[in-house]
Amino acid sequence: MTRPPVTLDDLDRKIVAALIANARTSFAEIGAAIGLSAPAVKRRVDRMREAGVITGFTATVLPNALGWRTEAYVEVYCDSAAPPRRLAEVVRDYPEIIAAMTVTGGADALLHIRATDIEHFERVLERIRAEPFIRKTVSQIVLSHLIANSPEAGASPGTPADTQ
Amino acid sequence: MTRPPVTLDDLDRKIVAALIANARTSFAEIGAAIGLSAPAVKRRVDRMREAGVITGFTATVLPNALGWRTEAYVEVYCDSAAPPRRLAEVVRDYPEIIAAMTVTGGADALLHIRATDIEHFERVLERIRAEPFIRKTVSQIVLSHLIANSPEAGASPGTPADTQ
DNA sequence: ATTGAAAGACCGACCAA
DNA sequence: TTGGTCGGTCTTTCAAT
Repeated sequence: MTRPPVTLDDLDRKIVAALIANARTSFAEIGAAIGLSAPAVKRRVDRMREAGVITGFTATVLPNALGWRTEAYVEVYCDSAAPPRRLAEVVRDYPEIIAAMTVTGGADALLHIRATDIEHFERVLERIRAEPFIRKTVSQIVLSHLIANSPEAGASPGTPADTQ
Repeated sequence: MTRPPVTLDDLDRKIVAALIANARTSFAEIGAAIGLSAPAVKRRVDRMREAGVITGFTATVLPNALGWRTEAYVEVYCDSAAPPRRLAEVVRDYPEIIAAMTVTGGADALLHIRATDIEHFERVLERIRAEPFIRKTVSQIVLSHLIANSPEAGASPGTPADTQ
């Protein structure tokens, strides 16, 4: 999975910025903005996808609108014997966990979780706490977002119907 | 900014799922998959954008590849007099803050921050700590992600060149 | 929601610097 | 190697049904 070192020039960065702003912008339009032809833009995009710089194109949605009304960050404290590897396997089994990472500080890992409601969140949390090597969890439930169009405010695990 | 209540039917949810999976999927292809014509799909997408269910289409990139090599979550403790409103204004001035929310628990808010490196992060943190109503901060620096293709693993504040 | 037609986007092949 | 041009094909988009 390790890829060759990628060097992006200024044109590449402008193309990426344009696609982050609107992933459906046509290559011709991007090209017009930076002084390149549409096929030239496409070649650069293909190269960056190949290199793994661009990993995909997605729609951002309001999770609320899809029924994900509860969001939380959960600090996880593990038994000292448990390797991060083990945690990674567990975490993948929960569609409600939309991000998980190891962190500095007292906790071993931080989970970003979306659930349909508090009841759903409680069920997920209970399942997580029942995992053998997890010692304790500390939850911070999100009350409100302070940035409207943060990229990750639109992150959602799919549709509730798919995962419940 | 308050919008009319939106009701999504099953077709709408399938369209959204398809666009989350790949925002550049053609309407014709989505239509073929769910038994609708391309114009019918387009009108539903337009309606959902209008209603604010779909907020945009973006490219997901590896922040590392763009030079964002340091990521952290920072708990913020405020003076009890400071309203969340005030915090929202401040937070918008930092391009490095890619998400900010009020949370339950001891902290008043949680910030999700990306910086180019530790030095950059330290500068950002010092500026934040210098804000008048902030009493203390607790940082958790992200060591490694446990989920490969988490939607928000690709969230990045732009290009370092734009913001530094 | 579908059809049909015009405008536009995509994508490969080929050529020039 | 990187960009430009060209042509065939698919997609988008708007009207009318």
